[in-house]
Amino acid sequence: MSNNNIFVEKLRFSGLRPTKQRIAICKLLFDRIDTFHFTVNEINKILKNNSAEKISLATIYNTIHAFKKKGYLKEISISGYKSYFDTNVSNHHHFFNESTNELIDLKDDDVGNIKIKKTIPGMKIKSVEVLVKIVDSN
Amino acid sequence: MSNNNIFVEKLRFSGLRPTKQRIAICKLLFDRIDTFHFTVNEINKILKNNSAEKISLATIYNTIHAFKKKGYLKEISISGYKSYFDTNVSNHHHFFNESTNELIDLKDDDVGNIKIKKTIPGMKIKSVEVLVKIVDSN
DNA sequence: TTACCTGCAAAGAGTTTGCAGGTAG
DNA sequence: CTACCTGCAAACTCTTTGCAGGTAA
Repeated sequence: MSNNNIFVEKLRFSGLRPTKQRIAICKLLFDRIDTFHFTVNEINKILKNNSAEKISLATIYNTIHAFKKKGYLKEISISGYKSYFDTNVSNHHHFFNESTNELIDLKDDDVGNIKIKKTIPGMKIKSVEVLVKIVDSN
Repeated sequence: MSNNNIFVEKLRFSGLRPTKQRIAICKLLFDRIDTFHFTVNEINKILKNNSAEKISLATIYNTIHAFKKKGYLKEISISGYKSYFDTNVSNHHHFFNESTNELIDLKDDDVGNIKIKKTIPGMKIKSVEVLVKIVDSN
């Protein structure tokens, strides 16, 4: 409960009204030490179980997109038709466990420095993302 | 026309019957020098215009998946809900032009060697993919 | 009070599936 | 003849949108 104020501030600071739905989503996403990776479907299920009141899917999408636009979430490129989000918005890379569909952060140190030697006139690099797909070794 | 035999052989060799639909798709995908990047929707449009007879979307999906399973196509990880495929199945990386939704191959030489220093017990690395997102530089 | 937010339902995009009819071998 | 393939339509998954009613400031 004492943490709610932090999220109220955060939302207000971002020009977003601190509604109870958004506060609930903030608590789920940001009230934790470790990075959190999720799909909208996953947090929808969690919120359905955790909360007294259900939050509509549309509101969850709205909120996630608002947070992404504010830079509080990062969307991750993975093959398939699901969007994965990451509460770690710093520049970093990922393992994707194909056996469990789970994402794992790679620290920048875990991946050697990457030099992109090719350039395209009129274009600039926006991001460099490494996705390491892993599977059971048996 | 003279090329058709190559594709008939290729299909037969893979245990796939060389139907006219599959041969038409082969010609579109593989009868070219450069790598070809596409979505199912894109080749559906091309095939609709090029061919006298239309090939059903379901057949295109079937065929693309069969080709992928045989190792003739590679699926590429890009954020969003569309699947991109690549006729270049070798180990290589990509630029993704966010202004045009276009994929561009990066040769292995274009990207410095990548060392993944983290390991996870019981898991092995299946692939390492670098996606460099680019945008107009203005 | 007013601008913004929520929830529902419908619609949209991409993909998969079931099945009847067609075709290669 | 038989196993496999195609095409259609329906179904499914994920996401977006329109709009009426609700809420923060």
